[in-house]
Amino acid sequence: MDRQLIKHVFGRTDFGSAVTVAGWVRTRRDSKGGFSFIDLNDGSSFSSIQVIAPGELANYQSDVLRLTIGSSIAVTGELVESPGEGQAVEIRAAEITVYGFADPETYPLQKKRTSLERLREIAHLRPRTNTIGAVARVRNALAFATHRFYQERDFLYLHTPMITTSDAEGSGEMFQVTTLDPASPPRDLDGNVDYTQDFFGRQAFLTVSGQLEAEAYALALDRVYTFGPTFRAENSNTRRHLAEFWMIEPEAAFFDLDDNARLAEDYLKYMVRYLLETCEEDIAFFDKWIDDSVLATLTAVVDRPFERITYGEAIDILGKADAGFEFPTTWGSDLQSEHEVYLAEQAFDRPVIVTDYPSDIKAFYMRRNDDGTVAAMDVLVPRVGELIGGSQREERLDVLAASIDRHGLDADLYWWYLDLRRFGTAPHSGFGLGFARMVAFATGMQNVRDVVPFPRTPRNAEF
RNA sequence: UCCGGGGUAGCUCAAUUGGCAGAGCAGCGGGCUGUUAACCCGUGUGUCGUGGGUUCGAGUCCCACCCCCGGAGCCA
Repeated sequence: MDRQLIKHVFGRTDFGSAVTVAGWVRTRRDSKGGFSFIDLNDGSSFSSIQVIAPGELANYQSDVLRLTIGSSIAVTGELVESPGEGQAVEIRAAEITVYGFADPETYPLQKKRTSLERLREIAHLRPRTNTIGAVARVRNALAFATHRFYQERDFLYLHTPMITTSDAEGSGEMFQVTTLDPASPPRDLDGNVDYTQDFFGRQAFLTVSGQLEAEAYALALDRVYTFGPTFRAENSNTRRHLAEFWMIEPEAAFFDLDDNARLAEDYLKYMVRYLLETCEEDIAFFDKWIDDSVLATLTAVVDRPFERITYGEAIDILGKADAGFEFPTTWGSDLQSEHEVYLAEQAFDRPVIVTDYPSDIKAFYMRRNDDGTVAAMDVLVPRVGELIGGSQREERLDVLAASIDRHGLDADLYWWYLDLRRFGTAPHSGFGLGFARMVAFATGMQNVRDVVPFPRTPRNAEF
């Protein structure tokens, strides 16, 4: 079939020429003049194209008048300038082929607005809605911009493993990976499960981060980034958490914290700029129907420099704020959600990079500063809170070993990680960006469950 | 996991002190119209989340559980 995507038809002005499109019916409106209007969408653009189905079509009575929302058809006809308002072009059909009807009695989507909660229950059909379709296009644009950004800066795309045998990669519960029979696993003499008989000869899990492996490659290939799934078995029931989510983790040799922060800012600006250039119609939709501050927020990301403060300065600001915080804002306590939101929305109203946290509240691998803080950085954005977490890594063998010890971790498990400092160590930095949170930030969608095609959360893995 | 709010027609919701379970939308039938989430008339729809209990009588009151949503924590 010599078919065109609908988004390409919109750009045509060669009225009178032949055109073929295919997609799913959004609405059908019948005219007493003996013809019908069909709004057809194939997901290639936010807008549907209007098809005029003349009553003279051979299957007008038998097929066209039975078309309802969700039906799939192909249309061949003539491109015409639309005499009606609301669209510049339309298609006067000469032939309409029906691939599948969608029984309106049972098809869950109707012309009326459906709640996002309801759409989660029909995740296989929700990409046919305006909102979720737009989310999918934005998500795609952000993913593409991510690769383009890092490739342009000579970062090498690295595939880190999804299965790990380290049960101490970071905080958080991990999903176990096993081929043992859960009903009757082999036991050792003490009665414990004998994982030496498991597939990997030891206990294995789904990864919570590709960072440690990325560091190994950064200390050989200079600049790398990962872009893949990670898993957390936490029983988190919030609009910001998923059990399975994609993360982008750049890692760069000879980058200090300042280089790292600059990379993060450049990356976010690059993504947003690309989005505004390529998804104008989708963003306009989000701004109108989902969150009327989205466009202004995104524009500000591109136009204004990010605020950069230290943890100590953040504590000062929060301490002076008259915001009735529930949690204390004393030095040494971690920033709570309410604090992050205050900083990004009230205090600065733009992305804020907070650096140099107390070592006690941060991960073992972060580089220790002389004053007892670590070279960590979090990027906080309005509405979403923490979007990026990163640090300069501890490259000094003795300091790292001491940190592992102080965090109560088993140094033997990190033998290869320590090797990276034992042989040709170098300063390096990196960060992780939660992709779902980025999509939520970019669209104004409140819940990450609505920006991931088939979200996995506690008790939910239907599709 | 903790706190709070919910679960009633396909969808979104209502139902007074416990007293015949309703409306809008969608669907279907008809009318009207180069229409734009079209409009007008007519029309059907129930495991009231599940299981117990109180009562002459429970959507409504009590107990337990399940699920969903929001907030918190954990974090990206």
